[in-house]
Amino acid sequence: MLMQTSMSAVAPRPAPERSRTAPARAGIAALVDQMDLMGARMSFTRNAEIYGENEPADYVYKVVSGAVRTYKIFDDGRRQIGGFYFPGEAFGLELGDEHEFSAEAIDNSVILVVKRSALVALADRDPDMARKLWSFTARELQRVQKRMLLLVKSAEERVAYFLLEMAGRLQSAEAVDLPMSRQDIADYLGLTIETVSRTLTQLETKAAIALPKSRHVVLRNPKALNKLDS
Amino acid sequence: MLMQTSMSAVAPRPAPERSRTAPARAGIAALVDQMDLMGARMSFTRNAEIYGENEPADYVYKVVSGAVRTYKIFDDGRRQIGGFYFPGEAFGLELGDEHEFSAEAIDNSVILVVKRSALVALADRDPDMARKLWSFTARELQRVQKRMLLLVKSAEERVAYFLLEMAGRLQSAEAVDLPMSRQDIADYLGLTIETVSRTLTQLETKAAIALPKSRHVVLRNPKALNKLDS
DNA sequence: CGACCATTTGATATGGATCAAGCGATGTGG
DNA sequence: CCACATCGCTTGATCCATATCAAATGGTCG
Repeated sequence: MLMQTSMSAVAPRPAPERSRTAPARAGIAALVDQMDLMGARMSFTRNAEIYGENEPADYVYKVVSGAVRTYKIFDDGRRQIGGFYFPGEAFGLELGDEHEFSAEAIDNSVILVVKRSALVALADRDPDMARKLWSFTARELQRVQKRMLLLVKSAEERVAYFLLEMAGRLQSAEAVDLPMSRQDIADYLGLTIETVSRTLTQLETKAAIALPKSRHVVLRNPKALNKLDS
Repeated sequence: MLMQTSMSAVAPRPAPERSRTAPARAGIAALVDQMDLMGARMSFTRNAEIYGENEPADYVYKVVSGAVRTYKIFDDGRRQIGGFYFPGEAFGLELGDEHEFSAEAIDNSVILVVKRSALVALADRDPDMARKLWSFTARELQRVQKRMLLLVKSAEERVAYFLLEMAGRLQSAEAVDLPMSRQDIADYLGLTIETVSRTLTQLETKAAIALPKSRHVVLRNPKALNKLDS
């Protein structure tokens, strides 16, 4: 069953509140603005499951506040994070009938939920909506491709890339407040927490970043980070 | 300019030849069958460039015969392969205006070429075509996600997965004739040629495969390979 | 037959994993 | 309000899988 175990409160009434999203990043906003018109809000507490791998993919989700991770657990117990999702971003849209990953709230989060069938039906009548669905998947593909390229690089490059990606997506140029743990970062980048931690202190030593608190990263020299990325 | 440097012969006349593709793997066939109706054929010699990274993505391609690799070269000279494409499979469809990867013929190949604008225009009138474009990208996403998961596993697991993937896509259950070099495989899996070679001999020792010729792999014990994958 | 290129095999080096403490912040019960 | 338990993070020591460097072998084509 969908999310009955872990959700903590529901407000099934739509309550529009449109036009809040910046005109920038038009692509993502496109699908997601449409969703505002049709969705129901739900709240999830920290670490609550939003959906599980192989569950029917009947809904599409948008983060209103908080943060979300998708992930897979391997036989050997290791976990790989599929992606992080932040306010304004959508997740959980599948072409097939089942979710490919599980999804959890990283923090207490408010999530907008829309029936996938509603979007797909709309796409049959409206070429613009059809293009939005395609765009969403294409963007997801780009992100995963970029990360695939990353997974063959050094730990330092991976962590530098991660910080820049987060800074970009959390729209914070100077400093980032990371909502996720070191373990989450490690499982995202295919490293161990020890290596992530060591690499961060290493970047601090190089004066590329500062770490006043473990989850508050000041980007002291973004250019140096960028060069590591390439 | 598009492919004028390296193509060796052109046959711009469509020449339909439909309904050759098996009814299986309907998803891929869908977009690709449509393409048969509209495309022009071109021939590429071994290692010829089909398109380059950042070139305008005005065309979509389908392999008629031969094999194709897409790839990126990093600053440090290393190469990562984005994907391999075999007869009946399409590649090069982008949402944005530029190709994200370069594409080369692995072998002498015949490629069907279709204007992207034709497909996109068709999608505006035909929801079915719109869904095909989306499906194509969604399938590509699934493949890359699977490979992303792979890149954090051991060399043995990666090579085992590779062999099974190739066996599946080249529709050969018993044995595979690999069109690509060890270097191609290495750059696909994020390994070195030495590690790929060693891992193959290791699998041979374990009696999981046989290697009568370096590019002809007999899958002696697919279950053992599968267990490695997971 | 000889040259060249792809592949295998061998010896060594190394980046990141693993194993193991220590430390600092946060929260809880007395 | 403080002592202590817990959890997340950092740091240290060692190990190991894969990279790197180097050479031998095999296969292909002129």
